[in-house]
Amino acid sequence: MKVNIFDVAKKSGLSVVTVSRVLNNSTSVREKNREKVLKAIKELDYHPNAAARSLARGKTRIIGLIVTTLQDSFLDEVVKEVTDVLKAHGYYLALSVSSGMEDEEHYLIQEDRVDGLIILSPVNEGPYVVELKKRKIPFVMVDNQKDIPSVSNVIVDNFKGGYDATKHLIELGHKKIAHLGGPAFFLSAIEREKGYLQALQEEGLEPFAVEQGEFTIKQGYKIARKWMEASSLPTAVFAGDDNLAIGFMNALSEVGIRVPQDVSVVGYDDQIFASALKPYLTTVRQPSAQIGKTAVDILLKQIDGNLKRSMTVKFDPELIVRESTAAPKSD
Amino acid sequence: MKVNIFDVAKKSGLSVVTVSRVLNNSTSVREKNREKVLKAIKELDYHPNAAARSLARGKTRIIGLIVTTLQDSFLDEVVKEVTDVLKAHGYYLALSVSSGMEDEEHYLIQEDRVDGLIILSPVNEGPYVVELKKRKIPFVMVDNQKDIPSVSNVIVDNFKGGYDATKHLIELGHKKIAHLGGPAFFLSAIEREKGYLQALQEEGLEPFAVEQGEFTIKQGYKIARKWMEASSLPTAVFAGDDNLAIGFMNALSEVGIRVPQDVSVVGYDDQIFASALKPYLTTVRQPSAQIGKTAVDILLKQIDGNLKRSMTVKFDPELIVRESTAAPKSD
DNA sequence: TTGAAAGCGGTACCAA
DNA sequence: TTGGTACCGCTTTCAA
Repeated sequence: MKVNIFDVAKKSGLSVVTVSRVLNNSTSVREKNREKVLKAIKELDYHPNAAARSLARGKTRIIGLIVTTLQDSFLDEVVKEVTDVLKAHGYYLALSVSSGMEDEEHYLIQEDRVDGLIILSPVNEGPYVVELKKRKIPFVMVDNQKDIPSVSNVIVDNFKGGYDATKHLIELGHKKIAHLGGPAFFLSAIEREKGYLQALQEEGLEPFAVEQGEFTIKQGYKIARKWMEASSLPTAVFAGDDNLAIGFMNALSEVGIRVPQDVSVVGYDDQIFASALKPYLTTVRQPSAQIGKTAVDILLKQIDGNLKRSMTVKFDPELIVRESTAAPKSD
Repeated sequence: MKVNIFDVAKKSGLSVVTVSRVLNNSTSVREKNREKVLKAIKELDYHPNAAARSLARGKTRIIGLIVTTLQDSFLDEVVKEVTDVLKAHGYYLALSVSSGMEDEEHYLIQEDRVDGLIILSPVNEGPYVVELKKRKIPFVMVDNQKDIPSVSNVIVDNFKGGYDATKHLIELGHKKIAHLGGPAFFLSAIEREKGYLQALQEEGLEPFAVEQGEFTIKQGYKIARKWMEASSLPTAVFAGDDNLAIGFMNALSEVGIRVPQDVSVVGYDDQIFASALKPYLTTVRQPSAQIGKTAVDILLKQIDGNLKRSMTVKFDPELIVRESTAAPKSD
């Protein structure tokens, strides 16, 4: 049958307490005895019961991760990093892919299943904050929308990303620079656009055009078609998302308009395809690994009580220049 | 402080046993009393402790899901479906993104953390099978490689997928049909290729060319370049993966070769971009939702002991004809 | 239909 | 350094 700690104690000739100590790497165990215990554990193929440990300790060692979608290189990388760092700290990951707190009783936060929660790119974070605060469950948000002072979060400077991308186009000599923006309910989308506008303004340039819509390939395609039909293409485009960018380029290539010779394009996020599909996309990369690691660090600090107040960490994105941008044609 | 079942019992004037019964929807509770308990629960904002329940029941209600990557529409959809079905059955999901059983002590199967395991597209399933059998942890594999008789699995008929895709091209009138295959260690890749060969053979056609490599955009691109440089392009290509397909098309479009007018292309998997990037890709779709649901069903049956022996379910893929295939030019 | 009491498998305090 | 023992919070007999 199931072998438990008592079996190990008996087999090793020591008490359950000592076995427990060995299990938890307590230093106060005579080396000789530790070996005995370890031997018994191995021989019995004993594995401690997680539920019992959780119950006795009052902690689950599980961290919940709530994410809206996994179809995204950025989020995916963050998830991967979180997994790794958590594992290194002896924590486990429970994942939930869900768009919002539909039930206002998100299953991860029921029943004290988790010691803490990481929420990735929430769209509507209000309900989470309220509920989690009430339940006193430590949590940290990543790439969140509203800046709620009492909430820990890890964010990326989207304004800077938009600014740098636009600046790059300006420095190449472009004057007619358009922007493909994301949904207005994403703070990140708004910030990127602000960065774009600021960069233009500093040079006394007017926005050539600004569109708002979903962060999808189809949307990028649609806008390109629209502009081409109106015969009013910019010489450069800053897309708030790589999907928009490739959709846009896709439409251009259909009619033989070349990137970057005829139109320059900058994307955002450095999705996998950005460096796989020709022309390789100039884009803005967010430091996903660092973000994931930082989120975990903050969360674990909170759990261990080593963080008195909430804290916010902001990362800088990085412009990656590849093939989709060049100086405008001199005609 | 933490409110527990005793607090609820006291508040409602009933015993913990009755409270427990209400919690578990036992029928043998007087309606009047049930209401009293429910009221107390609400007023105290009581939430049962998961660890305690697990310990008492000997079950965690957690199902582990091991997946190699999430950067894939197919896997992603399966994961999503699994999540949903599991939730409907009152189970929770613990996710692990990992390529193999590096440690031979995969953390999900330590400490009886899970009641069962779903393993998606394992590359090297041997170690898993051995360890899980030893631990007597119920599990089901999805899209697995080897056909291990005693293991439950849910698979897709890759042979048929390859056959149908090729047949489609043949019916359009193509004679020079090439294949872009995946890594030889993927049984699925092998099967797709076999289907391709079979379809050709039935018509007395010779394979125009067969390439093997990674399922990546870059690989598709590379092969297209190679063939173009050798001036030996087929009129149609069956790619064993959508990434290969778009990489291939990407290379063609760079030099102005049109799809499907000059070359027809069929992909595999129906990734998101397949229906977003022009020309929309003709591809083979795997019924991800059904697969996920079936995997969960089988697993839960095993857990409940309603499945004496292992079982295998095989699904048919579906050819989705879009814009990337057409009759060859009649020259 | 209800409840007293005995686990479930560990951890942690306290004494030795 | 070691071990006895009281929990941790819930479920499950078994009687009533």
